[in-house]
Amino acid sequence: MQPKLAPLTECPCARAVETVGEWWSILILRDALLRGLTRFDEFERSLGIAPNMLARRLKHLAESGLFERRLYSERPKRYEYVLTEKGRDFFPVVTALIGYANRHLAPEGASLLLAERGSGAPVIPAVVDAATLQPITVDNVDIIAGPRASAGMRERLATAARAKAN
Amino acid sequence: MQPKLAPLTECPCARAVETVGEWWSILILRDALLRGLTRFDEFERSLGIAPNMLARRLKHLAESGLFERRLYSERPKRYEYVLTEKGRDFFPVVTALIGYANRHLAPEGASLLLAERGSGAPVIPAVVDAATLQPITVDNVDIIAGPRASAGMRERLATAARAKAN
DNA sequence: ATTGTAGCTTGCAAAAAGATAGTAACTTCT
DNA sequence: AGAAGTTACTATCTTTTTGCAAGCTACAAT
Repeated sequence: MQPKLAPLTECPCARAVETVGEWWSILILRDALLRGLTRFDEFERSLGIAPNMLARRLKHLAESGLFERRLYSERPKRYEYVLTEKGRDFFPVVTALIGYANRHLAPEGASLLLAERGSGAPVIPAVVDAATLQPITVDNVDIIAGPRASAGMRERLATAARAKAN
Repeated sequence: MQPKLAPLTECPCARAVETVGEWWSILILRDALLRGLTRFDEFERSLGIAPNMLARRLKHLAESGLFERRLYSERPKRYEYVLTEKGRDFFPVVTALIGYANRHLAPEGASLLLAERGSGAPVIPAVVDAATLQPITVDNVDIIAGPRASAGMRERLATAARAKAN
């Protein structure tokens, strides 16, 4: 996973992929977010992941600021991994992914659903514009350069707009 | 990337990760969705990816039904990769990811934004419940077993609910 | 006839992932 | 007191995946 091209790392999508874009990271976050896991051995058992892999991923996620490595026992020294605000804010992405998978990747029916806390009413995730609450689809939304876009990025976005228009 | 544990592949999240959960797949989809790319060499140049990698990923994504490999020239035989409905529906996930990255991974400011087609009004992606249009957060949504959940899955979800409650 | 274009495939080295075993520092059970 | 966990890892080794460079096929254009 090398961010070779400069414009690649400039794209927010590529940045996200750098931080959480691998198999285990997303699955670890899923367990932390959805099941409230915090301990090394909880993740280990839940995922069936090799301990060296888990150690590496947790370290990376902690360094990226999604988990806080917190001492919960002085003697013996024991650490747990608690989601930060940045980590908890990843929840919507996970639910969007679950929504997608339930729609397209579960032909035999869903085995996991979302429900409103309290009422238990079913929740179907939808990605909308925060202002208008209109669903976001490939046909009604364009990408544009942000304030910090480089010249190269602006150039590529210009050609992108032309391509999408037809 | 092996789906070792059975309960792992039962989780929609794990399934999604199996299909699109790697570096290049998401970046390829990003370019197809956001910039409208379809040709092998367009992806190659845009991503700086090695051709064997690109061939493998495109093949996998085509087999997974996100792209259709379409002949666009008989002599010489030339193929392009066109997003299917299943592929285009991945767009919301990508925008959710972009939203997350712009919030947390771009301290110096965003270089890529979303805009409404036509009006050009800025679009901020939010993941909400399709019915109530309330934002989905880790604090107001639980996971519950779906109709097709296995016994093991139900068991794990039961302990999950308890863990999250505190 | 040579160059160029598009879409790959092959071979090989390097990097990453994964299984297994082991360690450190305790606590608890007998 | 000794043996057997528990928790959170690290170390070592094997397997798998990745990525680069090069080549290749089938054609079009010059």
